[in-house]
Amino acid sequence: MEFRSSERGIELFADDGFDLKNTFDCGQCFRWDEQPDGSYTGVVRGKRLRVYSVDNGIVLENCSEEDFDGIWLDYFDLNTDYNAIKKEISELCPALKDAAESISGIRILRQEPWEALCSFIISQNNNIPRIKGIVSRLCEGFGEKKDGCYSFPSAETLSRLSVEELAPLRAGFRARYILDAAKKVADGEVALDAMYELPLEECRKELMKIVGVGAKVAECTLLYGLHRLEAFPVDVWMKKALADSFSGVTAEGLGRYAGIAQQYIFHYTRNISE
DNA sequence: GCCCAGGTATAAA
DNA sequence: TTTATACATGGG
Repeated sequence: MEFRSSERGIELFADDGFDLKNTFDCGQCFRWDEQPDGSYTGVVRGKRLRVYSVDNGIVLENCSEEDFDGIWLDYFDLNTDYNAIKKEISELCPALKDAAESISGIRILRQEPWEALCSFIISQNNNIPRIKGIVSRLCEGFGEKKDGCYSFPSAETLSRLSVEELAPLRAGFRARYILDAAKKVADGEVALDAMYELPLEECRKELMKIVGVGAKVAECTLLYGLHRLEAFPVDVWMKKALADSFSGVTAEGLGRYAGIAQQYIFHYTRNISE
């Protein structure tokens, strides 16, 4: 990935692809919004950014080199070669090659572990517009305001609240799950930062100590919050897809990039069935 | 109004 | 161990 500073901000020339829509609207994150002009704005670690496509790349508007080095280079995972990953997955079988083509330019963002965990707890039995609404109210209600935007509230902050205090979120039955997660993360019973290195099976066991965290939320947390690209979130949809169009494909067979293959498969099967 | 949302806890078979 | 239901809320 090449990039350079300009009067517009930081410009990216992604030879391995960076499609804003496929990346921000694929269901991996909930704090990026498409604007009427096609650009996207989002908040990461308390910093707001607007990004938009140009003919030969992506512009991170008014982005300083300091913020780029400190946040965005890492967050957008710009040092990972997604072409190489796509190629590796495509070589596993022809169906996966087709699937990989169906959502070009998707990148797996390096979200913060706690934000991802909390967001995917909220996501259960829920739809994306409503998830985004709840996350937004969570940040505005309990995050810290800085430079006109709200950070995602820490586990420590949320751990001191009650379900009554979370009522304005309208998160429904998930409110007590959020609090249980906040308490267990804040007091160290569930150590998220250790999970960058821990074997996946141990991570799952730890995460599922939290009430409201099952196999799916645990796997999403590992893939999207800890960038464990081998994590493979399997749900009913995915089981059906694997049975129908990808017979013979298993999580084990997908190897170290199973999570990315899963994204390809999910979107491919959605597109052909709708 | 009705169906459903990239689930999970809980109570039965 | 596997299978059914309730769960809060609101988008389409």
